[in-house]
Amino acid sequence: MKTTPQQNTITAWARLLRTQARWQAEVHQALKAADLPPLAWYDVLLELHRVGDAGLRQYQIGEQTLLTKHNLSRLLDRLEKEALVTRRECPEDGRGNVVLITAAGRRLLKKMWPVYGRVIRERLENQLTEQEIATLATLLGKLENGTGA
Amino acid sequence: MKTTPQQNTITAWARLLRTQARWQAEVHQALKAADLPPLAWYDVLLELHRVGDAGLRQYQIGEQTLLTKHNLSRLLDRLEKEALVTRRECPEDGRGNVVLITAAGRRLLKKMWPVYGRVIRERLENQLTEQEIATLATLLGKLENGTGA
DNA sequence: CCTTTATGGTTGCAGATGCAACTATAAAAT
DNA sequence: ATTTTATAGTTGCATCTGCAACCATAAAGG
Repeated sequence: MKTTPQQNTITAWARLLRTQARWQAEVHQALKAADLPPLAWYDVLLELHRVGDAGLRQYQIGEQTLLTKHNLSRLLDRLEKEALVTRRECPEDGRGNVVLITAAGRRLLKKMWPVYGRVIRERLENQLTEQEIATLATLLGKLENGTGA
Repeated sequence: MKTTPQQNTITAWARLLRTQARWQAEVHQALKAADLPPLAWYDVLLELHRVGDAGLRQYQIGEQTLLTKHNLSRLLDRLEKEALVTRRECPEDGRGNVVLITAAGRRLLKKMWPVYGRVIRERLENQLTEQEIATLATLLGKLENGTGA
């Protein structure tokens, strides 16, 4: 049994990690320069925005954003303190709660998006052709799910 | 002026972030399950291993690994405490120091690699063909450098 | 030279993260 | 119905990260 990955595989892996690290740093820097909160806030708010008035259970947000539950719990504390989301008791499940985005949360999303989107365009659209981006999206799509195969 | 990225771009972006987050989590989990230190240790030790006896200045390690200097400073404290690296005074620059990997550091690298490599193979080689991996590596290569264009 | 400015690195403190333990409710088992 | 087990979420503690302030040396400017 082969025990080590091909060279090409290692290169692809390393580049993906590196690219993402750099992107993330750049987004954070851009957001901070614009006096806006970090990316994680955006991710959570965006998920909540997508589902609208239905809201989401915390564990559902966790699945989407890959945040662990304790981490998410405290992130929501901060968001709630800023009145960007509200936690409401869940009628079907006495343990849980339903999280909703507020109008202020939507306003923040709207304020963050141009800054975020600008980095995305600079990093992706300025470096690759449309065709290449499509290919990249397809390949990454194949990698996305968990155990796969 | 167009202000928002294409849909394809957003998809590619989101997938890259997501893929990387999942991979990273999986590697950490695998390492932890094998009672090994986190990925950042590997990254630093690998850079030091590559340059051999020449060693690296801290700021050079920082450039490679994208770690900030204070963060790196303390990571090296931990590595040094475990005798995986040594800091030696720099002859050319009285402020800085040169960091070298020790034999124990090399041993640790060797112990971590199978665990790490296994995840890489599972996530990449099991999901994509060789050709696809090569394409992915090429595309990511174009994205790798900073301001580019 | 002596002063100013930049750079390499460390440290204190605050905020964030991971982990394990805990509470509370729901679902399953007997 | 009562007990067991699993799930949703929170909290305390230790670790880690980011930021700003700091020290030391090097390079630049007068």
